Amino acid sequence: MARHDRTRLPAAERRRQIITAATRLVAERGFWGLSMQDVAADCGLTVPGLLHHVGSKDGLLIAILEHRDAEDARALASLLGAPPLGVPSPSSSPSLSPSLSPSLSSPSPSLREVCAAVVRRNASQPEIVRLFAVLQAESLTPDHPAHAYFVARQQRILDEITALAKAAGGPAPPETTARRVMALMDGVQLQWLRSPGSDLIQLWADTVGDLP
Amino acid sequence: MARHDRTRLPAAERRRQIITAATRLVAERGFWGLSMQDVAADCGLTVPGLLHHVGSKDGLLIAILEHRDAEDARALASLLGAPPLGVPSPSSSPSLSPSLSPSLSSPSPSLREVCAAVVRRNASQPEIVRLFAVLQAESLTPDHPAHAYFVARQQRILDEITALAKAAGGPAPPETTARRVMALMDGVQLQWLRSPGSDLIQLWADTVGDLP
DNA sequence: TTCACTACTGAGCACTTGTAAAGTATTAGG
DNA sequence: CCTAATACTTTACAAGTGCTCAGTAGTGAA
Repeated sequence: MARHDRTRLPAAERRRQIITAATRLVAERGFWGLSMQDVAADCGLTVPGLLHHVGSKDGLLIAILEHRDAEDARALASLLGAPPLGVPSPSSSPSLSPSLSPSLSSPSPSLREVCAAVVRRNASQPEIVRLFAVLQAESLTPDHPAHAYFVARQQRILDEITALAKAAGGPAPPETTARRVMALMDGVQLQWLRSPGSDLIQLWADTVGDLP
Repeated sequence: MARHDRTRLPAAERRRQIITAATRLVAERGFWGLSMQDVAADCGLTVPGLLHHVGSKDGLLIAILEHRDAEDARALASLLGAPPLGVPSPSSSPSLSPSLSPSLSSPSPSLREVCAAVVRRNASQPEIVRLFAVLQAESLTPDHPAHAYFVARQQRILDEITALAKAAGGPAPPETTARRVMALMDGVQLQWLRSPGSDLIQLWADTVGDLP
């Protein structure tokens, strides 16, 4: 792989490019199926060139997930900061962790609204949703480099939805509602990703039924 | 890999052993992450020895899925044949395809009963559930050898649940109920697989709420 | 006992994997 | 212009990939 059209990029920019490419590839093949060579080729550099930026294959995965977390936090900010119409955070991946109740005076959005917003956002980025779907399943085994990450993530999301459900108040206990919402979300997204023509927003609206 | 304790097995038996081992490994690493060498080692033979039985890596995957289909059909038979307490078919994998209405005189079980039975069975075989969870996500990309299989499977399951829902009758349209049930099932199973101590049966009972 | 059959091995192919070491070319700051 | 930092390449490696081919050893039937 001789590169003579050497385009030298500043580290930050190259890193962003790498993460974008790697995200797409991991979504397609999973982490075990990911090859550094493919990522490098996609970025127009050699494999050691790639390793110069991410250190190792595990390092690359960590970079991807950290980038996602940052993106989610950003998206959350605009979700909570703006009136309930801002761009929300990814679904199978919403990091609603930052303080929820001490909001900036705007009335905290309802569970239904948050879900709708998350769904709306995810509908626009199937690649990311697929990334999380694949990684989430792959990381079920404890020796996967992202195992701990996804265990923590599941707990975090459940806690977040539980808080929302508690605020909303409903017949079922909030923890139960949380489990149900999360399960529905993940399940519907899988169905969506597998039927090419389908519309996630419509699918969710149909399926969700009576949320509190 | 010198094998001097050559234990020669009849083809059927060896094949069964291979499929069992491969099932476990695919559940752990996915299909992309599966190595023929690992499977061979697990069975106490060499890689060409393994290939003698399954032909190729893709052939191995096909064998796994076909074996699962057969198992599911068998389980379905006893589910429908016996009073609603027989051993049912796997959840993320229930092949309820054979004629459902022309049953053998026994009253066809309700949707709720079928779900409960499926859940009961899956609770006893987390390895299988994980296999399907991993493969289902991995095969989202169209060039995965099991892609078509899982597309067809999703449609089949949706149709089957729809039929059950139609019989049960409820407020929502049967197709919607089907999507919801399938999504819930897949989602709850993911949660279950990720929390080591949890009990799937309990989890399902809590989460499912008001099925028709 | 012989013979066809078949489960299986050993060696090896052409290739890809992730990673290390060392060097080169480009850029930024003084 | 010079120098330090750094983005990147070349080369290499040891191991692993799925798979083929040619052979060997055990088995059941004639």
